[in-house]
Amino acid sequence: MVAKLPEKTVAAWARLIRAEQALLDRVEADLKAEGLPPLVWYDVLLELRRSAEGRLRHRDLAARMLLAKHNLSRLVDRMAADGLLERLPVEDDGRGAHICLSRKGAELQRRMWPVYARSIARHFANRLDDDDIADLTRVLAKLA
Amino acid sequence: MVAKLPEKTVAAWARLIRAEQALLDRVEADLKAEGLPPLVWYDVLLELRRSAEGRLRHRDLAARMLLAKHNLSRLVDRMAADGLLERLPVEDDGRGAHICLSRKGAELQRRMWPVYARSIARHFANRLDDDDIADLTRVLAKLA
DNA sequence: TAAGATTGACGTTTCAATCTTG
DNA sequence: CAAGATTGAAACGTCAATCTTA
Repeated sequence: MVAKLPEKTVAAWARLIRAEQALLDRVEADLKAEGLPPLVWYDVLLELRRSAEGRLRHRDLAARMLLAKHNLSRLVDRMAADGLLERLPVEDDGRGAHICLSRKGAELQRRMWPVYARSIARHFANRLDDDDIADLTRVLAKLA
Repeated sequence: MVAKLPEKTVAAWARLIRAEQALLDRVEADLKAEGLPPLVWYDVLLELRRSAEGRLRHRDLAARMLLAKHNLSRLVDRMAADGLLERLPVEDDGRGAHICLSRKGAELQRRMWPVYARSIARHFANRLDDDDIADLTRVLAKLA
């Protein structure tokens, strides 16, 4: 059986993909223009910062990230090599690893946020009013 | 100056990114489960199929794609190696290349669509009503 | 000189295989 | 055996440099 999709639905789908790709591209470009690392690095730093003790287990970090990466180990490697993170063993689970935010990592997060926020404002928030935000939120919630 | 973004706006932004990532992941997974190539291949095949003569110049193809890739040459290489496309010189512009859909490429597009459509239905269309689609379309249009 | 496209070098992602502990 | 995480090999994407023609 071939699904019969209304033209409008397919158009909305295409628009969603295209819009989101464009948004991400613009934000990445803004970060790069300021000499900052990519968005996925911010994603890691922010989730660690938000967490109770500035650290998360590998799997928990993966679950919270906006841009879920299939293989976090490599990303963590690079960020650790830059001194932004540290890996520590988990006390009562010898398999696990805690990813810990370093002082330098926290500082980078603070430095990135204004640029990221300005970018969200310019490409997203400034183009929408409160009703738009409400509608968008409602619709996206149904897709979760 | 630090942009002051309302909490709701940031939440909507995060939701948008997360929802779209999840949607793409699910669709890719559905394609793969049927032994089909990734979505970006479909993107190429569809745009060629839609075009007047089953062919487009490199730059025109790039402009129409949903998942705009920075370097199409490599992608076209792989698809051509699979016999799905052919490259032909452009008559009156020695610089250009026409990317031409082969019979095999057209056949793959036809084979992929039902799977893709079912995937869009399952993860997107079936969860939304007409008002949702209309609202989403309206909001996304403002971001273009 | 600029536009259209390809290439080389490099970095990143992905998948499956692996290793270790529960 | 399952869960958590890392690793090797290969596929893929990216950027800058290049080549060719307008």
